[in-house]
Amino acid sequence: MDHDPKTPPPQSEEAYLEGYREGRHPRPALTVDIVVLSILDNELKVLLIRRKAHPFRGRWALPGGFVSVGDAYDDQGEDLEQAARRELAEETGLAEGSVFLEQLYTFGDAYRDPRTRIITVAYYALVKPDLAPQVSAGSDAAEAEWHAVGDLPALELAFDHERILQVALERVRGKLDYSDIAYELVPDSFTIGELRSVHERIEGRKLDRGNFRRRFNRALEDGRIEQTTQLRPTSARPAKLYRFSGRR
Amino acid sequence: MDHDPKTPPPQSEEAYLEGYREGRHPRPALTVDIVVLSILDNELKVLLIRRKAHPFRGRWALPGGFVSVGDAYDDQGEDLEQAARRELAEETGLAEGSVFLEQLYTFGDAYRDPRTRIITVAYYALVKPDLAPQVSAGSDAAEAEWHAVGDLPALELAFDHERILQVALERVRGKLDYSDIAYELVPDSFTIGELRSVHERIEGRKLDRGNFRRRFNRALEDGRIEQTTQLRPTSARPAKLYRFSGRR
DNA sequence: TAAATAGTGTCTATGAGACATTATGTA
DNA sequence: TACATAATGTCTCATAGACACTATTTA
Repeated sequence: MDHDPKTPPPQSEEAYLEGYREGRHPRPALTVDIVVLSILDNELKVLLIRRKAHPFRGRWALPGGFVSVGDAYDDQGEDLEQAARRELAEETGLAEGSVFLEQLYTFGDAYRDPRTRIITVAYYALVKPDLAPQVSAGSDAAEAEWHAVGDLPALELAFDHERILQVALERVRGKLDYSDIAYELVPDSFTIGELRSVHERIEGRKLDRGNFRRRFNRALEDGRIEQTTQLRPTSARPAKLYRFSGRR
Repeated sequence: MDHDPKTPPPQSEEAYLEGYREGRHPRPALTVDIVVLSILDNELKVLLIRRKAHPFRGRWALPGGFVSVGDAYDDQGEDLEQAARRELAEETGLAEGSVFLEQLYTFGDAYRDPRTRIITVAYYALVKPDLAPQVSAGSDAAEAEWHAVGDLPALELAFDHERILQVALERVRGKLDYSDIAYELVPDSFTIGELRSVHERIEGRKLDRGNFRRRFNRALEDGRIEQTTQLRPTSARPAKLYRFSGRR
């Protein structure tokens, strides 16, 4: 259907826009929440923030915040993804361009927030492990910490954030095989073993070295990955380093 | 981050909720829009409604409408999916339970609506072809029509609805192979040829009869499909009728 | 030299694609 | 009988899983 109020429309679109005034319908509050994932200490972790205010004061929650929404027809505020990137930067200290970000799902059931109707558009972000340690409590001095996703049920997250996290994990697991998101969780140059380890942490099972290498080699032949001239020292035979070339 | 206003929180959560009043942040309007798909005349079609009001008056648009959002903390209105099902019923006359419905994506860029900031949570619906002809203009007597998706670019849909439709088509195409959505576009009992035709219309290419049958037989062996005792007459040799058994 | 990890090769099962053939109804 | 569509079978190729084996470095 249309999105118009019930008043009969005036002659021209310009006149109508001119005369348009909001307020006939109650409006929901709008937030973005972000499932920020990385791999630290060889574990899949999610960034959580301890709430300083009611409701759920003291509980862990996903980073997020209100979307800046303009009142006027000539100032409508920021785009949704822009809001997500801004919150991410504010609360993690990560530069805006350095992180993979994608819309996940929108959670908007009535009473998901006890205060008022709040719609949250959830995003998920993947942070390369070499950037993750830099994450600092943001400008509002919130307490931010990485938590292993396995430990989560015990934490009893605020709101429906546990559910949001589960949806994010399903999404990431589902996209692992047919997309390039694994490269977002590995440094700019990486070994086959490191990439395999990322897959293993996300899928939650051991993967065969040979079979993984075979798939990797196909990506190499397709030009999606390039070999560098460098090696990564290990406890034994050093491993070749590769780089994601981005073509697809 | 948290979703709280900047006032310092009072002692208890109860007192805080009591004292909570909205209005510090401007809020966006919230709608749901629905990409209603079916297969009619052997073509993939989408249900469109002609707008009676500005903006985009006279243009074709996706069915949809405002989400009922309560003002009070003890009346927060209807769930998002509930709103989508309500709109679908109002504008198509289809019974609420009879249609597959799933959230698609949320479109909320600034200025996507010229009047004011409107966030739309898009859903897509799949209507079995035997129900599709019943679709009537809804209670608001809107002009509703099925359009072949191939004809769409010429129609110049209102708002960003063309984009929403494209995202829906990508989603449906992507889920065709690994999910059961194809069964939502076929009558309760169907022939292999009819199911294959659904795949062909969505993928936009001819599929090999033998290869399709092989996949179909696997679903039969798994018990996801059952054979009925009936036959569907055709212009030649009649075809066996099958039924989706729903297990997965 | 032992241990550890990198890197390679092989066998098998499964499924997709292309295509040929048979079966059974209608006109 | 001609024809159309249903239904089945066959060959090849690509890929996944399981697993054995070789190579190269460190301690």
